[in-house]
Amino acid sequence: MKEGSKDLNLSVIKAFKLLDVYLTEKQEWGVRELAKKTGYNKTTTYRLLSTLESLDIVQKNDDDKYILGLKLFELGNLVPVYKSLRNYSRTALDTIAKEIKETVHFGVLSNNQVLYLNKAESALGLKVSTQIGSYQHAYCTAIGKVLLAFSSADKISDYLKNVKLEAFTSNTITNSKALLIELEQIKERAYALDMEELELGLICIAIPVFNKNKEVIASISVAGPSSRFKAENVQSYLSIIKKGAFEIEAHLRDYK
Amino acid sequence: MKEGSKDLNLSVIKAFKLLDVYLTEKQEWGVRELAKKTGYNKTTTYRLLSTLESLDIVQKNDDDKYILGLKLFELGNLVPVYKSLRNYSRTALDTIAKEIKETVHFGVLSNNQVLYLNKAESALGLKVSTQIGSYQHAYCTAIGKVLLAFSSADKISDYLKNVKLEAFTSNTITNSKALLIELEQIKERAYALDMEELELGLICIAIPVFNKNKEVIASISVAGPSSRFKAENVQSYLSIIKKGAFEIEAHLRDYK
DNA sequence: AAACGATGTTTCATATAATGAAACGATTTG
DNA sequence: CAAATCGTTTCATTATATGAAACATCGTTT
Repeated sequence: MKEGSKDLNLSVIKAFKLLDVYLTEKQEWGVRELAKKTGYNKTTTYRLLSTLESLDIVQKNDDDKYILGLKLFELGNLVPVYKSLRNYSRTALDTIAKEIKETVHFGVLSNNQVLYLNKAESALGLKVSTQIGSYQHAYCTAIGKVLLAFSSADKISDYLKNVKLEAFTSNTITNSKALLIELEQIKERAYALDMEELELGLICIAIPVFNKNKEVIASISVAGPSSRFKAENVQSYLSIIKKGAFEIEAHLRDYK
Repeated sequence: MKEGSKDLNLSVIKAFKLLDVYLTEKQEWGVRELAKKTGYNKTTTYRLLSTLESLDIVQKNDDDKYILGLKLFELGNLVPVYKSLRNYSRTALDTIAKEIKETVHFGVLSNNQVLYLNKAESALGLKVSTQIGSYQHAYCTAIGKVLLAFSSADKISDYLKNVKLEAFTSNTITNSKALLIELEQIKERAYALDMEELELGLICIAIPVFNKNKEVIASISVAGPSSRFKAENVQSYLSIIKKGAFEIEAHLRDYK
């Protein structure tokens, strides 16, 4: 198969398309389920799964379902991209989560989306829970709005050109001009709120993390249910989150 | 290619063998370097890398070297194996690392080796640093000796049958009988020490983590340079590590 | 400045491996 | 108990993967 002028390897593409199915919420898949989901022949699917199993990329459990295997865990941990951001954010996120008692996320803008690099979950049963390594919309999350607000004008206009502002709730900002105004305000006060823009009942507050050149390298957010949120807590939350951000910044002054 | 009675997909195997090269310490590889390392033709290697790049499995940096890419980070974070062990160990490891000021590891026995599931590194410059997702010998590390000590007799004898006890330092236990005696002692006192068995200058202390059926599900270890180690600190270290272990056990009572 | 060595990349003929329909056995469902 | 669904195997056919040769680029050496 050709991409641009390049021939690519179709079998390898098929194997990874099988793995892509695991990006959905379902963790275990049978042979024919995967074949149906991907449109591949069940014999081809079976053979690819056997190959991936022999490589520890997937493993088969007791009822003949395949799950992602330990070799991916090993390779996933070796990915150097954003590694120092992930490593140096860990302790600060835990501290923030413990003090505020809500889930804390740490993320960057990647491919016009928020990429979650790290998190510390709330110890409470009812909490926001996301998947590290996964992507989320930027325009309707506090973490994403912070990352956009501190982006260059070029970057923002590229974003608006390429991303459709769909509504998720009646609070979602879907008008470009309104979003630009919102981003200017966020830049000015140096924090963002998501008051049920992505999901009803979900509140989020986020601030930027800078390197020594005052460039935003990531964002920290705290997210929880609206039932636990009180407007008068915003200032004290900001104070706690900022402490965490300073701690991360201390390690990442030279981060580009 | 046949394995047992199964035909496997050679192209997919080649693609993953390329990725296996990244398990070494070198993080970025050129086309011909990888071809040489794997023994594959440089054209084949080039084509496989292009395919992997199109899938975000690898990415090319500015000087035409390939590094592991974000899709592996995403897939790696979705691996369900040992996920609750990884999630629930995080805070406790950070606390132990902060109090003892040395690197803390959390691991299990997998394929007759220690698999590092989590870690919290010492804040000091001179520290033990390992790679999460990587494997280490069990017979000459504290974490591994704990995991072996609390394994069944069958498991231990299978281990000794299949693993060659090579010496890494003059302190490495290479005699099966001596190792068995050592494991009995570890089981009795419920902790292990590695006094420069794996590497000169490296000291390690580890304890087991149990589920509610008193089965060992993981081990926690603290590792540091011998220059910072004092025998009189063992008891206070154990006390701190045990607190962390109890915290983890509280979440994992039902872990099988 | 030219030659050399090393790199990544492209082309195209050939051989190999990937593919998938048909069939099978086992298990689950109605 | 029959039907439906699953994972798995076989083997003929076809499509794709392969790799040698060649090219362009860049850095190094003379």
